[in-house]
Amino acid sequence: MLYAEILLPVPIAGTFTYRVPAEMENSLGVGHRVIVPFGRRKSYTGIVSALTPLEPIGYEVKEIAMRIDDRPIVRHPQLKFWNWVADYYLCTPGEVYKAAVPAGLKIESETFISPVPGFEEDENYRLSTRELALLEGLLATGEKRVSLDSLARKTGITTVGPVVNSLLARNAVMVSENLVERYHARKETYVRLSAARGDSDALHAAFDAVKKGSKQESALLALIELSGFMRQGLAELNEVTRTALMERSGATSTVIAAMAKKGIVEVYTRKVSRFSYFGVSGGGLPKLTDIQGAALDKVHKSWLEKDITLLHGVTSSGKTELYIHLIDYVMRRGRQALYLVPEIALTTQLTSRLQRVFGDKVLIYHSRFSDNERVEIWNRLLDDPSPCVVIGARSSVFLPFGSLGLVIVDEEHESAYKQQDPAPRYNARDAAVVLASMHGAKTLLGSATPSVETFWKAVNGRYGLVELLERYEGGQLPEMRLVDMTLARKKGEVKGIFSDELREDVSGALGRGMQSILFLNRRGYAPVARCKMCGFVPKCDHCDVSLTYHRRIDKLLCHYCGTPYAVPDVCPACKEPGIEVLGYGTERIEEEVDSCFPGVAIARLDLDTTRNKDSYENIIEDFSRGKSQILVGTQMVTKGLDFGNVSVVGVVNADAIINFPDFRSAERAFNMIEQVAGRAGRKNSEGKVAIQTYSPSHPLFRFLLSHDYHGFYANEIDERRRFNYPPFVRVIYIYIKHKDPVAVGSIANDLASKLRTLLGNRISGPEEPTVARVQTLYIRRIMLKVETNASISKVKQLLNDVRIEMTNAGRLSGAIVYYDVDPM
DNA sequence: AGCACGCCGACT
DNA sequence: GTCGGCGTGCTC
Repeated sequence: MLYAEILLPVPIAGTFTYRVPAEMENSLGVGHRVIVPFGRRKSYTGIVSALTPLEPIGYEVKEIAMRIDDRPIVRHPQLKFWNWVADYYLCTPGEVYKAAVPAGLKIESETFISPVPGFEEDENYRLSTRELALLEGLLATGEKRVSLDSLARKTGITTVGPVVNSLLARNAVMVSENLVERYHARKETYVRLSAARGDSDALHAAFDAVKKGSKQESALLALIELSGFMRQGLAELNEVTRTALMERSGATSTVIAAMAKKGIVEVYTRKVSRFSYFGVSGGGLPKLTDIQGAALDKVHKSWLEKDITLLHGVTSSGKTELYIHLIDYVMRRGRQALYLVPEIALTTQLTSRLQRVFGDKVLIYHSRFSDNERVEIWNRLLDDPSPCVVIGARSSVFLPFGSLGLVIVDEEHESAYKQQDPAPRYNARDAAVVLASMHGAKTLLGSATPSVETFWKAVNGRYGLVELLERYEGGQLPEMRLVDMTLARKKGEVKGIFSDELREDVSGALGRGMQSILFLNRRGYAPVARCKMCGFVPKCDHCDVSLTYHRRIDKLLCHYCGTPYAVPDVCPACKEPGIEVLGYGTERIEEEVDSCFPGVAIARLDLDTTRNKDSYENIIEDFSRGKSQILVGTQMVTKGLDFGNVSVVGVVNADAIINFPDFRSAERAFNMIEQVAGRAGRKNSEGKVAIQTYSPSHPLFRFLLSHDYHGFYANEIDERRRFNYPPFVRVIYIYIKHKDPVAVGSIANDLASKLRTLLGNRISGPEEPTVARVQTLYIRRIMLKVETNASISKVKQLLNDVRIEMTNAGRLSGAIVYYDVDPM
């Protein structure tokens, strides 16, 4: 007898053991997808993680229901990699599996319910109201079978389970489990002539069958033309899509269907790939400048000694060209490359650059892609071992690479690499380094503002270091200027949120036909509403935050849970009509810029303007083509975008970036301001950056004004050492959430003191996070600092033990506890 | 994560 | 007395 350990997409530690049916014994292997029954009625897609002849004891073993494909969908080091992620980030392998594999590959069962025909109520045994309601709801649909979910929604009965069970017992309904395949290949409809080529009789017959001057006739003519039916020397007919035929001939699909009915044409469908760039051929490599060439050599040299190298290159130093050369290098050696970018947004500009060189060997993988598209990338990597380069957001570290030769992590300092919620809360940059080592691949981390952790490792010889500190073709770094807002205000040189200085910069740029970027890391119109009579501030019902006013929809929005609220006419507290809005968000900046510079085209780039699939691309495209002159935006505008014509960058409110209460705030502020500044004066023109602040003496500005990354780093690493923060320790946050504000405190205190007895002063807190309640749950946070060389498995063991001890004592009742390793 | 069970307050 | 809330425990 053979048994299989099956990994399931559920947050339960460990795997589940199933019996392998005899007929599967020889064909089932590690990495195969299987369908297994789980729980009373569900079925899940699991992954075989091991095979064993040992019969498990203590429970009844279920059998694998089916094997889905005849080859594994998970390749060799992948399961090992998943386990590493689960171990390091303190979550279950099931959670990693869930995040790693596109939903289209995880078939789940759905429960369907159907009425038993001819069922009649027993005289002596009436159905309850709920049973009747459910049965009537079911019959009312008129469907043969209805999914349990949709029935629950229709009838408004929340807990359908027991009702269904009692109806089942009365033989009033039947239930069935159906596997729902979510992946659908794209199908294209084609049309071809029924007549064989050269069969002129058949062709004449076809023309006889259509009326002169009819739509059918023009469709026939168009089909002959498009397919190349009469063309000499064409080995095979062109395939003609129905869409193309309809466009060319003006015929509708009904016309074509009628022709098919007459037997003139045949309509057929075929699965087609979703890769829109299929068949694009590659071009030559970009030319490198001497400086870039030298840096490329240094990277290769560095890799002789260290598998991981940091490329510290200032903004606009031409890192991308270097990356392209390195990708070419590994692909020529028959291996694959992974090019990680922090934001899907960045892929647009990058994709076309890479496609010009690598053609259809460029694959893109990120969350804006439909699940179907992601399944196709996954399958392509499984079935086609030829070299390729994947450009992707963080989840692409989970793709089934066969032979990875190179991982590039661009903008490695970006916090977008860290997944916040749900688990696995992994950092794709660090995971990628591990993945690369499992493949024996090289890693290149690139940034203009490397994270303190990474730079420290480079300085200490753990990573190689290559620096590219000059801009491409002798471009100058932009001139940075502080605008002292306190002073400016005193002199009456501030209107609204803009100092005269910044406004003059922008208007100067407009005069020279140049563009400007204004950066503010707050979306919406105004971040606070308040009653001017009594000072009341409307807050979210579910979260501990003030509401942001959004003018376009004229609503107050909670930025934590998304709940919209109407703007109250009168203050809910004092009943006076005194509600006003305070502060500035991007929406308001846009409005203010508009009134300062009437007639100038302004674009806004933030979460609210980029909801739709292509809106991001459109805004960027318009701005880079000069259709808009001023770009207002949040963080989104800071990220590695390449514009040639921007001469002014305004940091509207630097204080909001600097005053952030955690150990990374200085680093975050330096990176953000330096990155957005880097958008100015790219090609040959010099750029100007104006930073508006009320605290111009803040030490950070000293480094920013001179673009002094090394100075900033030296200062910051001292602070980190002094206060015992990363990279000198590893930080793990322990979160406790509870709907009761009192219970959350006492549970967190209990947990912290238990941990303190075991870990001593490595534990601090619990503390209330800045936003202490989100989505009706109160939050506490305990900080654990462990030595960087400590074994994560020991820490894990310890945390688990304490958790089990507290659970058993009933002390964690109603609480949600989770961990965040290496928080950002 | 689902799902069922079992215990409580709020209505017919 | 039933209905529906949610806390608790289990899933190979």
